[in-house]
Amino acid sequence: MASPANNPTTRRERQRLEIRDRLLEAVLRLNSSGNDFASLSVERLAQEASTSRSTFYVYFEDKADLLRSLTVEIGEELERMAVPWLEIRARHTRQQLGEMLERFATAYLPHADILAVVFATATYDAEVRQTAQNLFRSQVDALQRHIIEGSAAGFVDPTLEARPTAFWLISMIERGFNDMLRVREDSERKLLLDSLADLVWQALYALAD
Amino acid sequence: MASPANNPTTRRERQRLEIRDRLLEAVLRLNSSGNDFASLSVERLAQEASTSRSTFYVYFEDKADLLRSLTVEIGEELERMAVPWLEIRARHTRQQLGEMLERFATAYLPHADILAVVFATATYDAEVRQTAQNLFRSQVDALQRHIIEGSAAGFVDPTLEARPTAFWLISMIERGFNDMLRVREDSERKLLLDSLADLVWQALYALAD
DNA sequence: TCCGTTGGTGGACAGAGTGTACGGACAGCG
DNA sequence: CGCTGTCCGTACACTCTGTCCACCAACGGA
Repeated sequence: MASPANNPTTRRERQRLEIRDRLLEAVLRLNSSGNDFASLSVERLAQEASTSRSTFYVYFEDKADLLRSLTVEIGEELERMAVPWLEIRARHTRQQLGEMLERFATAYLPHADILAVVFATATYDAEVRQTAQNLFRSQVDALQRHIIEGSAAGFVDPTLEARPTAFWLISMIERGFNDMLRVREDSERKLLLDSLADLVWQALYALAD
Repeated sequence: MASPANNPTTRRERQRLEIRDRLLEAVLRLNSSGNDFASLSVERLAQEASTSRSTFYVYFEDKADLLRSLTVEIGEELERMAVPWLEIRARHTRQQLGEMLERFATAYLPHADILAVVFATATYDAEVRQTAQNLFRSQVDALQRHIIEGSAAGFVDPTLEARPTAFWLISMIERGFNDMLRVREDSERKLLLDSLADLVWQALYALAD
C-alpha cells in the first residue's frame, strides 16, 4: 500500500525531516534536564541529536534560528489549547471556567520551560521577539474577541474595555504559568488555579447583566 | 569645611565607587539604546564606561555579577515605589487606587527594560534567578500583607486566598509593565492603566464588606 | 615634600565557541 | 552502474572570555 513510491516525500526528504526533528527534540530534552539554552553549544546539541556540528548548520542558521522554528510550532499548539476557554460563546458557570483553565494549564505547563527560553531570547534577538510577540498578540486577540462577543451575548461585563482587559489577563496567565513550573505540590497548584479562576471570573463574568 | 580629611571615605574609595557606578550606568545606557545585553562584550562595556576591560574584572566577576548588583539596587527602588499602594491600610476610593498605580507605573517604566534583561538572564544564570525571585517574592509578600490586613480592616474582600491572589496580581502587573514599554501614546497608556485599576479594584476591593 | 603603597592600564595568553569551507564516504536514485 | 545528494570530520579565521602580570601614575601618611 503505502510504498515508498506512493509517498509524496522521497526517502531522502524523510531523512532530512528526521534529522531536523532530532535537533528540535534535542533542545527540548537538554533544556528540560537542567541545562540552559544560552550556554548550550552547538557541538553539545548536535551530539545529543546524534549528528554532527557541521550538519546543524545545514539545517539552521544558528541557535536562534532553531528557536524560531520551535516557537512557531509551540505557538500553534498553544492556540489549540486555549480554544476550550476562548471559543466559548455562551454563559457558563464558575466551575466550568475552573475546569477549562485547569485543562489549559495542564496542556501549557509542559511547554512552559521552553517558552521561558523563547521569552528570554526575545529580549536580544529581534526575530525571536517578533515570533514571541505574535504569539502573545494572538492570545490577546482571541480573549478580546471572547470579551466582545460575550458582552453582546450578555455573559461578560459589557462595561469592560475589551482590548486592555484582555492584555492584562493574558499577561497574568502567561507570567503566572511560567512561574508555576516550580510548584511541585498538586494541592498548591490546585489552590493557585482556583484563585486564578476566581480572578478571571470576577473580572469578566461576575458583573454581567 | 568639608575637607577631604573630614569625609569618611578617602579619595581612593570615592574613585573606586565612581568607576563602579560608571560601569553600572554604562550597562543601562547601552541597553536602553537598542543594544542587547547578551551580545554586549565586556570590551564594549568598559569602553562605554571609559575604563579598561581588565579593570572590569577587578570590580565584577563577570557580566552576570554586574547584573546581580544592578538587580539588587533596582529591587530596593521598586519596593520604595510600591509603598504608596501597598502600605495603605485604610479604605480608599477607586480613583485613589488609579492614581497610586499611575505613580507606580511612572516610577517602574524607566527600569522596565533593564528588568527585562534581568528576567531573561534569570533563565540561564542561577544567581541572577535567585535575585530576581527574591524581588518578585518580596512584591508578592507585600501585596499579601496588604490583602490580609485589608481583610481584617474590612476594605478588602475577606474571602480571598491572600497568597495566590497576590501571586497572580503581581504577575499581571510585572508582565504587563514590561510590555508597556513599547506603548508610546499617552492616551493608550492611560487606557491601559485605567483598565488595570479596574481589574485590581474588582479583584480586591469591590467585594469588601 | 617625599616615598612607599595602591590600584588602573594595556598586553599577552590559553581556552572555548562560532560560522564557513571543503573533500571523503556512503547511500539513494535513475 | 554511475551520478548525485547528504552527512561527517577536519580545519580555519575570528570573537570573546577570564586570568595574569609588569608598568606607572597618583594617592596619602609621615
